[in-house]
Amino acid sequence: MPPRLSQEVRTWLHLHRVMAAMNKRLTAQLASYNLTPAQFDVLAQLFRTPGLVQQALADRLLVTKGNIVGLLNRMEHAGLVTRQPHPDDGRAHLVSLTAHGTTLATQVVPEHEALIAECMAVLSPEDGSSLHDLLRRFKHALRSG
Amino acid sequence: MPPRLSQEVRTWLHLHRVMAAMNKRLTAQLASYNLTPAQFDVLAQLFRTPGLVQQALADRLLVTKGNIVGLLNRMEHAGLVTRQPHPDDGRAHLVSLTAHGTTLATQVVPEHEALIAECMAVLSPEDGSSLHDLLRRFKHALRSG
DNA sequence: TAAATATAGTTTAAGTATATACTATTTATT
DNA sequence: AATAAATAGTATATACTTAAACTATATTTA
Repeated sequence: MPPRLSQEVRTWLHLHRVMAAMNKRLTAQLASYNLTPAQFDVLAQLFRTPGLVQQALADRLLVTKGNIVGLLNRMEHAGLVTRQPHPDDGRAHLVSLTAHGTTLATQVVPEHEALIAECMAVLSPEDGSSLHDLLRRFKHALRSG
Repeated sequence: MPPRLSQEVRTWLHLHRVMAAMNKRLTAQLASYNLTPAQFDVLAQLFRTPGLVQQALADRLLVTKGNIVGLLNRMEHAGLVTRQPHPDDGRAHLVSLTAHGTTLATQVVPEHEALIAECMAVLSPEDGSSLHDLLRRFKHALRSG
């Protein structure tokens, strides 16, 4: 008989299950636009903060710059983004959405956010606020500790 | 100027950051045992519930059976698990930990759980309990809705 | 029983992700 | 200014992950 898991481990497992359940729905929604979750993240980030360099994009998405390379190659090939030489730094490339990428983002970003809100709405407004505050404090505490 | 993100989206982003921060620490700990997070999940699952068939392993870890194949190939090669023919079902394989796998699990599973508890301890006990309950209810509600 | 259906495991193709080493350029030191 | 150190992007090797098609075995059903 395996011993009962601690509350901490069960919290960690709940976190995984919640993420998995939401990611499943969000991924299905994005697939109808031929977007993967990783590509959506790039699209949404460039939509909110245009004109980023690849390293800045990597930092904001919590991935490595090497990861960004392949992602942008595929998105460039799909006509969603372009790379332009940085005017002041010969090493860097400015990444921008194409017209097609912007049009797509205008449609898919709000739908994505709406689906997130719909998932969160299974909790009462009070529980939703409590969860938000707890996770925000948790995140900050992890960053310090 | 991008509009301020909704509370729901910010909650979702907090969830990602918390997972990322914890996964970073947990991954580093596992790396000192030459284990990837995915391989640890298999190891811990077989440690807690021995004698699973590959599909059952996939179900419990929320991954596809195809994923399990390559994972077990690598872990078999590393001497951590073995596959035996199922006595009653000619299609299936029972997966078991080797002696080496069991020894490793005995050491690494408690350390892993301790690190999870240590991360959670940045929250007060009351906040930890609140988070546990909220996530548990969230998980159940997502499953129904 | 024979045929249809379902299931367990494998393979393949595509995408995601990291660490590491490498090139080119920029910034800091001396 | 010349050198050293740091940084941006790329390439490579390895691993993880899925969806889909496939093989072999079990189960259902007609």
